Amino acid sequence: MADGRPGSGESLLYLTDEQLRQGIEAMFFAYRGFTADPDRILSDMAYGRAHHRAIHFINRAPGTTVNNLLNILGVTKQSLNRVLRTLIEDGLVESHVGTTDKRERHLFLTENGHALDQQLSAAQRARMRAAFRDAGPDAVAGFRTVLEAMMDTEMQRTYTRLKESGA
Amino acid sequence: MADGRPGSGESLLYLTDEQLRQGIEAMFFAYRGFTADPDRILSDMAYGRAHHRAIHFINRAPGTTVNNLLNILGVTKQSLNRVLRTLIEDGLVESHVGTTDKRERHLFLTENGHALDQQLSAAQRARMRAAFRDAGPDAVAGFRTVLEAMMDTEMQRTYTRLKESGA
DNA sequence: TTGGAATGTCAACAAGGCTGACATAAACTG
DNA sequence: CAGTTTATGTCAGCCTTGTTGACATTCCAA
Repeated sequence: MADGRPGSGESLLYLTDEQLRQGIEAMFFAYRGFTADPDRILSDMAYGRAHHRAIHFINRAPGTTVNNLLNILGVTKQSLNRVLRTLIEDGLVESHVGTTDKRERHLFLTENGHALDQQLSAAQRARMRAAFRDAGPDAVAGFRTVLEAMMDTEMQRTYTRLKESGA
Repeated sequence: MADGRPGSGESLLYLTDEQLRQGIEAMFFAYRGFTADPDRILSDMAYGRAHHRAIHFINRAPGTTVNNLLNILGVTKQSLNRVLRTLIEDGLVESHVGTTDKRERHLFLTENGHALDQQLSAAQRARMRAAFRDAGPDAVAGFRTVLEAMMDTEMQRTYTRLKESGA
């Protein structure tokens, strides 16, 4: 920490390239941990991380359209469609043609879908809870501040919208 | 925030499922931003994220063995080998037979390899620097504390070892 | 009413994970 | 020294999940 770089004000001390590289590596290793538990659960079924993401955000915003989900997930509609198709075939997700605009499909989790979401979410929340508890409230606030600042501005808006809708 | 759960001490307030879900979504969106800039650079070449990771850690621990890199990256040797082969063919990475143990291959970046690492790292560090600056030093400390607590214990050790070797 | 925009589906391909099997060389062990 | 273990590389084949291109349906506005 007190790395003896004279003349650099305290507000710059933590921005050395070495500190930034450590931040980069922390993101890499932490994301591995972050996805490890759901990945383990999913590998027992015929599903992958893409299915998890779809289920998560359909649960989060029930009735969302395919297009909206596309923007949230940041993949092509063809890629999402494949995942949705299997989830619908397997009875985890329901797709309802829009009432006002019949081009749109509104997505909902079925009972089974909710069950899987709960299973995956519980694993991920358990790890997050443990990390939050270890780190303490001040660290958690900082964690969220930095992550938010790291998002693309467009995603910041999406994130905030979801946050406010869920709160 | 003040979600009116009476009786829950302040130390538990931030651990509601909703708060945890927000943490999960923050990780998801932030990781997208985190990888976006290098991904853009790499897509112009014939390389992907896997090449970036290999280059990063070879630069970080020059002379590392294939096996060590395998442990850091958490992939199979077949998967890593495909990436390493192209990097060596393209003259970005050099592989030297070990002196004491001739079974081992020690990996180094060539001049071109360093150049690409610099390009990728600069983009990623720029985003990290901006996020750190926006968030402030206290938030940065919290960010790192939480990320470290989120890693698997094995990866915590790897992370710490790299951190200490680079500092 | 017709042409463009929005929405969603199908087909085919590529990157990068994975497993399994096997080869080679070097190191270690009894 | 013989046999085993370790480190690495390679081939073949599979899966998930990204991509682009082509196309059908629906809506809306000129």
